[in-house]
Amino acid sequence: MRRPQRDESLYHQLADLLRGRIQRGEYGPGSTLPTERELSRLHKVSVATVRRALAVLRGEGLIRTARGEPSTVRTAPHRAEIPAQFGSRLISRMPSTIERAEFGIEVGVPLIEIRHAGGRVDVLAADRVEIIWPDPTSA
Amino acid sequence: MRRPQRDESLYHQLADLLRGRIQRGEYGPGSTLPTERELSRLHKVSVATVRRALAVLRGEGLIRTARGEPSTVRTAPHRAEIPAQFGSRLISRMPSTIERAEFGIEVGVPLIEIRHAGGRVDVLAADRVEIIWPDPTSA
DNA sequence: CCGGATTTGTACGTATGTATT
DNA sequence: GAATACATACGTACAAATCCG
Repeated sequence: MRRPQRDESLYHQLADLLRGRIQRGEYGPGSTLPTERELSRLHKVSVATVRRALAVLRGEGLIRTARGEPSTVRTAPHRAEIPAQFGSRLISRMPSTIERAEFGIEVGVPLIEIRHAGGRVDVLAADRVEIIWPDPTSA
Repeated sequence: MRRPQRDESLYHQLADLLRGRIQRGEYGPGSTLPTERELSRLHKVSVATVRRALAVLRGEGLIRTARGEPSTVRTAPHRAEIPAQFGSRLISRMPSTIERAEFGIEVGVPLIEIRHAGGRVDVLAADRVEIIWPDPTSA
């Protein structure tokens, strides 16, 4: 990697580099990244710096890391098309650790809250849905 | 803090504790948290562990941290009510570091992409908007 | 306005734990 | 069981931004 300061931080530089490779498909969906030790050796930064870079990508929902297994590029799950209903309101925010466990949301994935007119609230993992608004005149 | 292992990790325990205090209003919106050194001393964990706990809360959009200033509880910004339009599609995901800079999105805040029927794409910071579907029958 | 003190950010290292292969 | 790989936890040193007298 490059210089210690005055530029961007090392871990951001490394995160940018890896993000680019993922987005260009050089690390395709489902494929494994080099191990932390290998990335450390390849880019001449400490393992701690590699981990910070990976944490950035994990927070962006781009990779998945787990104990004992190499980090992998996340495959975009199929998005269910959810038709919105009249009178409903939608907000999106990051879930807490507890909400992630409760609703089965992965790291780096936002939460979508839909408050319906009747008072019911739907909570959805944002990476599994696409909210659509069908045009009634086309029916 | 409690035990080193076999329970939840120290930094998660500390994050849970601080999140509770924020949600109960003991640390109100805009107020400053104790410094990292203070939290370290108070909870008998290393500063590194405190920093990991704060990183969790930052990722959830609950606090804001910056060099030279104490960490603060984020105040929920006003949400503009955005009326949805027929034929549009909405997804939410985490922005990359680059997108955060480009669209002025803070850390821990998702991005909302609205693809309109005409082809135009709106990109919004999720913490500033609420998407509404007005009931046409009520007009 | 200056300079020191304070506070968070970056970078590295070491040791150990735990899950997977 | 052994080897591999990521996770946790502690520590050190220095940089950079802010705060305050």
